[in-house]
Amino acid sequence: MKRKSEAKPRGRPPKDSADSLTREQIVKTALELIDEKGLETFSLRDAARKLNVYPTALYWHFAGGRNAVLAEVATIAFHDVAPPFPPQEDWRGWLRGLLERYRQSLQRHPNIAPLLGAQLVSNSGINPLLVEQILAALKAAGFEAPRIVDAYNAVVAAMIGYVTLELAPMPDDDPVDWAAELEDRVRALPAEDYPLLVEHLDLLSNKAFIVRWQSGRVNPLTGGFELYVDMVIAGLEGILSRRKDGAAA
Amino acid sequence: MKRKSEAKPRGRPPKDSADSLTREQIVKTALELIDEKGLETFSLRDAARKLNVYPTALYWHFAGGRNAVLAEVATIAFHDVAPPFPPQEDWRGWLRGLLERYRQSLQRHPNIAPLLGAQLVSNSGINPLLVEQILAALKAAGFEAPRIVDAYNAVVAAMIGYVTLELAPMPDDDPVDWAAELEDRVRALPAEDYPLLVEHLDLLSNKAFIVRWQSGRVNPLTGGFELYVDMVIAGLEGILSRRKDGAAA
DNA sequence: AATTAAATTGGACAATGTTCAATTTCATAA
DNA sequence: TTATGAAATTGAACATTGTCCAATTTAATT
Repeated sequence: MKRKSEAKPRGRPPKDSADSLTREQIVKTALELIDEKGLETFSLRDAARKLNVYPTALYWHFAGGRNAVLAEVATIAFHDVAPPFPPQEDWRGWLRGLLERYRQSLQRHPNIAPLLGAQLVSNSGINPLLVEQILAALKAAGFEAPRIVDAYNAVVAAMIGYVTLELAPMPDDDPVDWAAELEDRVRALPAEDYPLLVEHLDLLSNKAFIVRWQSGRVNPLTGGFELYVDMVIAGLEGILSRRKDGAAA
Repeated sequence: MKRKSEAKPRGRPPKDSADSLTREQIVKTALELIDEKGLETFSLRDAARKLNVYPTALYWHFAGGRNAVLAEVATIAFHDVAPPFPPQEDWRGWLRGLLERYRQSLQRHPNIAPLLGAQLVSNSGINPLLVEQILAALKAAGFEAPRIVDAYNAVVAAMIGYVTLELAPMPDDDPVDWAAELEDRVRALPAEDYPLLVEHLDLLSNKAFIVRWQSGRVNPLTGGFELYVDMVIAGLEGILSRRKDGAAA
């Protein structure tokens, strides 16, 4: 077996050398590692090993260290979710498409789900074009300042919320025991105290939040998502029409 | 200065000793530490120090280690969010109350936000009574099997989604530089490419997802939340009425 | 040609989560 | 009363990790 590179020289590598590192390479292999082994077990040192580089080399490209790398990882996974909102397009269709595309993007890299809503990344991670397009769609729908900001927040939360929950990871340790224990606990619930839960247990098991022991990668909660999207759009419509009538509640 | 306890004996502590450890104590001090210093910097060893106990002692009470402790931490923070749904009560009012209570609970312990939607905990962490009550409310609203499961998923996602995003933590490292840089980047956006964003910049800055550099603890996005709740309820109403008409969409 | 910046290796450190053995006290049963 | 096992802890040790800092080498600039 031959060594990969016998005692690399110490300083800056020659320009033509294949070892020259770029931010893109780092982010790419980081995402690959996260896709393979999950976010919790991802480490900078692993990424460095895979890149055949010392861990500290990464700090030159990402002064912020681990978090900075993760921030950019989250960014590249969503580079194509925000298509332009063309004037005269139906805002309902566009919004539905946005939510669906966002879900599809995350389904491609489900392990980064914990980075999104819940982490620092939610800000720096997403490009401002998305903001602009959402505002355009909401304006077309009939929202005006200052209320359009509230509607915008509701839409963004809706876009990120469901899928973050749906694709949340199971515990990495011993998922088998954990799942079995949780399933047992659910199946042991007394019908007197939880009549509806027990009545619909077959429908709920592994197909409903809280009542599940498999991730959404394995068991997508698609029906709920579709109703969720309908709910968002119908809800915005309701708010708009109510506004026109001038009613308060 | 006197030592806290000079060389504690090795084995099981005498029963009356104040050093006897309980699961509740562990979870309580863990939550306190998280409230003070945040989730990322929380460590089992810190908790053990605060409890004046060896780190390994915690493993006896929580075989699952760190994750198991965090799971229970998330549980106790939400012990009172699910009041019974009394028959004949208006489902709208109850649902609104649920979402608001959930938000208030999380506002009391905002640092655990990352544990909720995005982590393993979302399952084991919440008690089954919540499930039952949500189902009851949705049944009262008019949902039936199997569609009620989809509605349930939409409601749970709505309940957790917004606040998880709203209270997401800023980076722990150097929040000042990070915030300044992000703010500069936003203020530098050209009006030609981002007309609406720039037009509403004052309204959006630090009051809208993505376009902010302060956490929701400092800057609550309350207006958006209220519209969000309205949207959810109006959306469910819309779905129900559409269903009655038999229209498909 | 000299100087400065870019980009890396290499060493080191403090923390952390966790495993395992040793030890002591409590509860129970013979 | 005494023996036996379970309960509950101390104590040592290990592999990893993130990150800082110095040394070194090549590329770019003056």
